[in-house]
Amino acid sequence: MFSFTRDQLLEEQERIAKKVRLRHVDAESIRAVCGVDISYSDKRLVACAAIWNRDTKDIAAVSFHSSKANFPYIPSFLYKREFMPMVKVVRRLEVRPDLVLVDGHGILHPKKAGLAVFVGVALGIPTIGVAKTLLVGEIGHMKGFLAPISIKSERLGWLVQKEGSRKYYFSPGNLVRVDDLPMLASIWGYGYPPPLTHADKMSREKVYQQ
DNA sequence: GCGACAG
DNA sequence: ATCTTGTCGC
Repeated sequence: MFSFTRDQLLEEQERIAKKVRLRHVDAESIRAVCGVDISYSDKRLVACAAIWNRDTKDIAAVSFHSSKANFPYIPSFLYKREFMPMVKVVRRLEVRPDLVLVDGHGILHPKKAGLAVFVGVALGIPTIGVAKTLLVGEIGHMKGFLAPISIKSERLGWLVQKEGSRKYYFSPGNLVRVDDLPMLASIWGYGYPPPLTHADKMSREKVYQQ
Protein backbone atom coordinates (compact mmCIF):
# COMPACT_ATOMS: atom_id res chain seq x y z
CA MET A 1 0.00 0.00 0.00
CA PHE A 2 0.96 3.64 0.12
CA SER A 3 2.84 5.34 2.90
CA PHE A 4 3.52 9.01 3.28
CA THR A 5 6.08 10.91 5.29
CA ARG A 6 4.98 13.99 7.18
CA ASP A 7 7.04 16.13 4.81
CA GLN A 8 5.26 14.69 1.78
CA LEU A 9 1.90 15.60 3.27
CA LEU A 10 3.11 19.11 4.11
CA GLU A 11 4.36 19.56 0.54
CA GLU A 12 0.98 18.46 -0.78
CA GLN A 13 -0.70 21.05 1.43
CA GLU A 14 1.65 23.79 0.28
CA ARG A 15 0.95 22.94 -3.35
CA ILE A 16 -2.83 23.04 -2.94
CA ALA A 17 -2.68 26.26 -0.92
CA LYS A 18 -1.16 28.03 -3.93
CA LYS A 19 -4.14 27.05 -6.07
CA VAL A 20 -6.72 28.73 -3.85
CA ARG A 21 -8.44 31.76 -5.35
CA LEU A 22 -10.39 34.03 -3.02
CA ARG A 23 -13.01 35.75 -5.17
CA HIS A 24 -16.12 37.68 -4.37
CA VAL A 25 -19.43 35.85 -4.71
CA ASP A 26 -22.77 37.64 -4.80
CA ALA A 27 -25.02 36.16 -2.13
CA GLU A 28 -28.03 36.69 -4.39
CA SER A 29 -26.59 34.27 -6.94
CA ILE A 30 -26.43 31.46 -4.39
CA ARG A 31 -29.51 29.27 -4.70
CA ALA A 32 -28.41 25.61 -4.43
CA VAL A 33 -26.26 25.07 -1.34
CA CYS A 34 -24.62 21.68 -0.91
CA GLY A 35 -23.55 20.22 2.43
CA VAL A 36 -21.03 17.35 2.57
CA ASP A 37 -20.35 15.10 5.53
CA ILE A 38 -19.00 11.63 6.26
CA SER A 39 -20.01 8.98 8.78
CA TYR A 40 -18.03 5.89 9.79
CA SER A 41 -18.62 2.33 10.89
CA ASP A 42 -15.26 0.76 11.70
CA LYS A 43 -13.21 1.15 8.52
CA ARG A 44 -16.22 1.73 6.29
CA LEU A 45 -17.36 5.24 5.48
CA VAL A 46 -20.37 6.81 3.80
CA ALA A 47 -20.17 10.30 2.35
CA CYS A 48 -23.38 12.22 1.72
CA ALA A 49 -23.94 15.36 -0.33
CA ALA A 50 -27.24 17.16 0.21
CA ILE A 51 -28.40 20.14 -1.83
CA TRP A 52 -30.55 22.58 0.06
CA ASN A 53 -32.60 25.04 -1.97
CA ARG A 54 -32.36 28.53 -0.55
CA ASP A 55 -35.82 29.49 -1.84
CA THR A 56 -37.84 26.44 -0.79
CA LYS A 57 -35.64 25.88 2.27
CA ASP A 58 -35.77 22.16 1.56
CA ILE A 59 -33.54 19.38 0.23
CA ALA A 60 -33.58 19.25 -3.57
CA ALA A 61 -31.06 16.47 -4.25
CA VAL A 62 -28.97 13.89 -2.41
CA SER A 63 -26.10 11.56 -3.29
CA PHE A 64 -24.06 8.95 -1.42
CA HIS A 65 -20.64 7.39 -1.81
CA SER A 66 -19.46 4.38 0.19
CA SER A 67 -15.86 3.26 0.48
CA LYS A 68 -13.19 2.07 2.87
CA ALA A 69 -11.18 4.46 5.03
CA ASN A 70 -7.63 4.25 3.69
CA PHE A 71 -5.94 6.71 6.00
CA PRO A 72 -6.11 7.39 9.74
CA TYR A 73 -7.33 10.62 11.26
CA ILE A 74 -4.38 12.86 12.05
CA PRO A 75 -5.05 16.44 13.21
CA SER A 76 -4.30 18.95 10.42
CA PHE A 77 -4.21 16.10 7.88
CA LEU A 78 -7.90 15.26 7.80
CA TYR A 79 -7.89 15.86 4.05
CA LYS A 80 -6.00 12.65 3.40
CA ARG A 81 -8.89 10.70 4.90
CA GLU A 82 -11.96 12.56 3.62
CA PHE A 83 -11.02 14.61 0.57
CA MET A 84 -11.56 12.01 -2.18
CA PRO A 85 -14.87 10.61 -0.88
CA MET A 86 -16.22 14.16 -0.60
CA VAL A 87 -15.23 15.12 -4.14
CA LYS A 88 -16.73 11.93 -5.53
CA VAL A 89 -20.03 12.30 -3.71
CA VAL A 90 -20.50 15.89 -4.92
CA ARG A 91 -19.68 14.89 -8.50
CA ARG A 92 -22.31 12.19 -8.23
CA LEU A 93 -25.05 14.81 -7.77
CA GLU A 94 -27.20 15.44 -10.86
CA VAL A 95 -27.24 19.15 -10.03
CA ARG A 96 -24.17 21.35 -9.79
CA PRO A 97 -24.40 23.36 -6.55
CA ASP A 98 -23.69 27.09 -6.39
CA LEU A 99 -21.92 26.68 -3.06
CA VAL A 100 -20.43 23.74 -1.18
CA LEU A 101 -20.20 23.55 2.61
CA VAL A 102 -17.63 21.12 4.02
CA ASP A 103 -17.52 19.72 7.55
CA GLY A 104 -14.02 20.90 8.50
CA HIS A 105 -11.74 23.92 8.10
CA GLY A 106 -10.77 25.81 4.95
CA ILE A 107 -7.83 28.24 4.95
CA LEU A 108 -8.08 28.56 8.74
CA HIS A 109 -5.40 25.90 8.97
CA PRO A 110 -1.64 25.73 9.81
CA LYS A 111 -0.80 25.53 6.10
CA LYS A 112 -3.93 27.32 4.85
CA ALA A 113 -4.86 23.97 3.37
CA GLY A 114 -7.72 22.43 5.29
CA LEU A 115 -10.11 19.79 3.96
CA ALA A 116 -12.44 22.38 2.42
CA VAL A 117 -9.53 23.81 0.42
CA PHE A 118 -8.78 20.45 -1.20
CA VAL A 119 -12.46 19.88 -1.97
CA GLY A 120 -12.98 23.41 -3.28
CA VAL A 121 -9.93 23.38 -5.55
CA ALA A 122 -10.81 19.96 -6.96
CA LEU A 123 -14.43 20.91 -7.68
CA GLY A 124 -13.87 24.47 -8.87
CA ILE A 125 -17.02 25.50 -7.01
CA PRO A 126 -17.22 28.18 -4.28
CA THR A 127 -16.55 26.25 -1.06
CA ILE A 128 -16.62 27.06 2.63
CA GLY A 129 -15.22 25.08 5.54
CA VAL A 130 -17.50 24.90 8.58
CA ALA A 131 -15.91 23.42 11.72
CA LYS A 132 -17.29 22.83 15.20
CA THR A 133 -14.02 23.40 17.03
CA LEU A 134 -11.04 25.65 16.41
CA LEU A 135 -7.79 24.16 15.14
CA VAL A 136 -5.68 27.31 14.88
CA GLY A 137 -6.21 31.06 14.98
CA GLU A 138 -6.90 33.93 17.34
CA ILE A 139 -10.46 35.07 17.85
CA GLY A 140 -11.22 38.80 17.77
CA HIS A 141 -14.06 40.66 19.43
CA MET A 142 -17.61 39.52 18.86
CA LYS A 143 -19.81 41.93 16.89
CA GLY A 144 -23.35 40.71 16.50
CA PHE A 145 -23.17 37.02 15.64
CA LEU A 146 -19.61 37.31 14.32
CA ALA A 147 -16.03 37.49 15.47
CA PRO A 148 -13.06 37.59 13.07
CA ILE A 149 -10.41 34.90 13.36
CA SER A 150 -6.85 35.53 12.25
CA ILE A 151 -3.40 34.03 12.22
CA LYS A 152 -0.54 36.49 12.65
CA SER A 153 -2.87 39.43 11.99
CA GLU A 154 -4.17 37.92 8.75
CA ARG A 155 -7.94 37.49 8.79
CA LEU A 156 -8.74 33.96 7.60
CA GLY A 157 -12.19 33.16 8.95
CA TRP A 158 -15.06 33.91 11.28
CA LEU A 159 -16.54 32.60 14.48
CA VAL A 160 -20.31 32.50 13.94
CA GLN A 161 -22.59 32.12 16.93
CA LYS A 162 -26.29 32.81 17.04
CA GLU A 163 -27.71 33.46 20.50
CA GLY A 164 -28.63 30.19 22.19
CA SER A 165 -26.62 28.23 19.63
CA ARG A 166 -23.20 26.62 19.44
CA LYS A 167 -20.10 28.20 17.97
CA TYR A 168 -19.07 27.43 14.40
CA TYR A 169 -15.85 28.33 12.62
CA PHE A 170 -16.14 29.42 8.99
CA SER A 171 -13.30 29.88 6.51
CA PRO A 172 -13.01 29.91 2.71
CA GLY A 173 -12.23 26.65 0.93
CA ASN A 174 -11.99 28.22 -2.53
CA LEU A 175 -13.59 30.85 -4.77
CA VAL A 176 -15.09 32.90 -1.94
CA ARG A 177 -13.61 35.73 0.09
CA VAL A 178 -13.29 35.83 3.84
CA ASP A 179 -15.49 38.91 3.92
CA ASP A 180 -18.23 37.15 1.92
CA LEU A 181 -18.83 34.65 4.70
CA PRO A 182 -20.97 36.83 6.99
CA MET A 183 -23.45 37.53 4.15
CA LEU A 184 -23.52 33.86 3.16
CA ALA A 185 -24.07 32.73 6.76
CA SER A 186 -27.02 35.12 6.95
CA ILE A 187 -28.78 33.04 4.25
CA TRP A 188 -29.59 30.38 6.85
CA GLY A 189 -29.73 32.75 9.79
CA TYR A 190 -26.22 32.22 11.25
CA GLY A 191 -27.07 28.85 12.79
CA TYR A 192 -25.69 25.48 11.73
CA PRO A 193 -26.18 25.28 7.93
CA PRO A 194 -29.26 23.14 7.04
CA PRO A 195 -27.38 21.42 4.18
CA LEU A 196 -24.82 20.11 6.68
CA THR A 197 -27.47 19.07 9.18
CA HIS A 198 -29.09 16.92 6.48
CA ALA A 199 -25.84 15.52 5.10
CA ASP A 200 -24.78 14.55 8.62
CA LYS A 201 -28.07 12.86 9.40
CA MET A 202 -28.36 11.00 6.09
CA SER A 203 -24.76 9.77 6.02
CA ARG A 204 -25.22 8.38 9.52
CA GLU A 205 -28.45 6.60 8.56
CA LYS A 206 -26.83 5.13 5.46
CA VAL A 207 -23.73 3.81 7.20
CA TYR A 208 -25.91 2.32 9.92
CA GLN A 209 -28.13 0.27 7.59
CA GLN A 210 -25.26 -0.84 5.39
C1' DG B 1 10.88 18.65 26.05
C1' DC B 2 5.69 19.30 26.67
C1' DG B 3 1.08 20.16 25.34
C1' DA B 4 -2.36 20.81 21.78
C1' DC B 5 -4.55 18.75 18.01
C1' DA B 6 -10.70 19.83 12.21
C1' DG B 7 -13.29 14.76 11.87
C1' DA C 1 -15.64 10.42 14.02
C1' DT C 2 -17.75 6.55 17.32
C1' DC C 3 -18.86 4.40 21.88
C1' DT C 4 -22.04 5.20 25.53
C1' DT C 5 -25.33 6.34 31.25
C1' DG C 6 -27.28 9.41 33.35
C1' DT C 7 -28.76 14.15 33.64
C1' DC C 8 -30.32 19.01 32.71
C1' DG C 9 -33.68 21.82 30.45
C1' DC C 10 -37.40 23.38 27.23
